[in-house]
Amino acid sequence: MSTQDRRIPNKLFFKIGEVCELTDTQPYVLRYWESEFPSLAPAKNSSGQRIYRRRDIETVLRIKQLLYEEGFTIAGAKKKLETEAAGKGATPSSEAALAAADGAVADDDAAAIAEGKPDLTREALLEVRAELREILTLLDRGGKITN
Amino acid sequence: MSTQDRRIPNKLFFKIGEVCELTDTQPYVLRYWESEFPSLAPAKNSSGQRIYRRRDIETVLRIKQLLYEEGFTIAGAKKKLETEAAGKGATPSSEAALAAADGAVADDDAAAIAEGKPDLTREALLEVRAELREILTLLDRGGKITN
DNA sequence: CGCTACCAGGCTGCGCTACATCCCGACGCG
DNA sequence: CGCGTCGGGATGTAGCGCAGCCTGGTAGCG
Repeated sequence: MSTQDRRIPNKLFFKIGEVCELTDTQPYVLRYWESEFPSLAPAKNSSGQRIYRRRDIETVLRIKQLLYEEGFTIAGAKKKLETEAAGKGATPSSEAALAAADGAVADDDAAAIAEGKPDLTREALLEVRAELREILTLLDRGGKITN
Repeated sequence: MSTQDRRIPNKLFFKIGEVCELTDTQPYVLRYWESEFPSLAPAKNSSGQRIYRRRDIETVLRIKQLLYEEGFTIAGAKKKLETEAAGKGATPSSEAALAAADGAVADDDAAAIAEGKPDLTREALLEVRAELREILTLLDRGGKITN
């Protein structure tokens, strides 16, 4: 368990181009999916640029899997995503995913704090800190989000 | 359990028109699906007419569910059907279906034999008998299949 | 200067749907 | 028993509508 590190860099925010590289998609596809999947809703900064977080990237990967590997239509994938999100705790052995809560280690100084044996409590703290930072940055519309 | 009686009459063979009424589909759709799904392969009698059996109707219903309710593409539904058929015994709690073996009570004299408490052994025997009859009829190309 | 946003339109293939044509089996009739 | 008729089925080809992606144009931002 611990951090899901499927080649997703240790950053908190991603621009659309980065997400495209990570997920091997095209920007217009991501924008199209965003218009079709309510659960894919990246935040936007003051200038309107999309700000993807890790869970958005997970969502993109899941959508891609549903569409291209499992062979769902957009409508079917949307429904499936919804029921998956709804039945979190119900249907104990649903499909595969919904693995666990995601731990998100932040950046450099976070790693500095996190020296020593990997402790679950410490990881949780780091994650909370990262989430707070996210919220801060989102609130601070004047502040630059340059990763 | 016992016989799955989802409004499927107690017959062994069905013509395409009957299947269409039972499953609320169109003949050309059934023929099209047949060209796309290897697992939907009804036998044909001497004059080339399709002879659907109960399991074919089950397959039709499953395909319909996958396409129209769950939102799969044809390719996705095909893949799903294959993995479902393959993993019969693996993946203990897969989706819903693959309920059990289907008991197939045949026709009048069969019902006459099957008097008394519903016995699994008797049901199995009846099914075997029905299957044998099926094979006989398919082999006997001269004999009419008039249901 | 590159990356991004947004909009409008175009394009391709999936999944039917609609003919056209032929064949077969069931039924009544003499 | 053969015969005509008639409805259902088989096959093939062609067309249609839309989901889902792709392109181009214009503009803003860093």
